[in-house]
Amino acid sequence: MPVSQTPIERFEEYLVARGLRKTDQRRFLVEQVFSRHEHFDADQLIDQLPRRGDANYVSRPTVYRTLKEFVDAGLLRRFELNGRSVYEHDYGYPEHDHLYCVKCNRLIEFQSEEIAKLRDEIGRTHRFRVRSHRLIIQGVCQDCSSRQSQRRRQDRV
Amino acid sequence: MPVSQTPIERFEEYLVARGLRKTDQRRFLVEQVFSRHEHFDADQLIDQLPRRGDANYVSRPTVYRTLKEFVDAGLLRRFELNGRSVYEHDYGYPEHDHLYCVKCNRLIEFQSEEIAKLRDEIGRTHRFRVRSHRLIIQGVCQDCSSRQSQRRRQDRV
DNA sequence: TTCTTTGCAAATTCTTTGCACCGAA
DNA sequence: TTCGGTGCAAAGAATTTGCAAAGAA
Repeated sequence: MPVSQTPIERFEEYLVARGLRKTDQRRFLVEQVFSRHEHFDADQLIDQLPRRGDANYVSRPTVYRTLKEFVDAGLLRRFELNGRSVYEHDYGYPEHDHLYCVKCNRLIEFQSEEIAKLRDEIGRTHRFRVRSHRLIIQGVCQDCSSRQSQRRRQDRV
Repeated sequence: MPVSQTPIERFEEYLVARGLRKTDQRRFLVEQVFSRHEHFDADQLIDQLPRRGDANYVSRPTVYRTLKEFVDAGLLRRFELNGRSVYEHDYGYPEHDHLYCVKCNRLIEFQSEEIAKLRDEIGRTHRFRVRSHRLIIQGVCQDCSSRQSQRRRQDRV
């Protein structure tokens, strides 16, 4: 029982446990997905991959299929934003929620223990077996706020 | 300044304010949407409307266009669940959040003042101008839980 | 009259599927 | 050898758009 597995190791374990196969595409995609820590959607991931004809090319359907497996394996978490699926690291990454700026579309992470507490309490009063939650706070981030008020000042001149 | 407007009145005000027109389709759709208080998606709404050829028929594109206007006018709130847009009453309806049962797909509403407080506090510490939030707690509802444990008991026999 | 709105058909966007061939175990 | 996996092309689901005709102001 390893103390701390890399995402790659954890994924291989998942594959073995299910009798699935370790393929070049799966290996390559775990590497890519965990090479940087950012939210991404399928298209953004594909843009960062080699093109058709190049080495390590992975087809679009395989990307979708593999993303699903990553979620299954507990490596990624998926949520929806503006009608598309967005993925973020789950494995080995602390629980957190997001501020979403409606001006610049940026997702800002934050952590709050209170939320999990509150969530569990709510679950208890509703006799609901809580598995997880998803909180997105919409609004305007600091950068966009100051840019806005700056423009307002200019307009007044 | 009316003390309490119906959704219909409020929508007409919105239309006039924007120089838009009061059409039969818009009138009919407000009525339909506010005739019952439930979450719904575009397809569910369309299923409840008259078919092509019948009186009061509204085409699919018009339904989509009008739903967007309802959101704009503050009558409805939209969120995404399993890749599709879900709408719920906003106007005249208290702020609330949802428990989502992953077994039966049911959405259960609940209210909690704590959440708004916590949300605003988080906004303050991040210098983020909070506009709204969306919290969905995923898990298993009471009905599905008891059904499950019942089955487990039966299986053991 | 003027300019918005509607319905139709078609296009788009994102994602999934069928299938023949490839390849891991 | 045996299945599962992959890429391709095509299908699907949800939503949007172009456009000509209809309709509100």
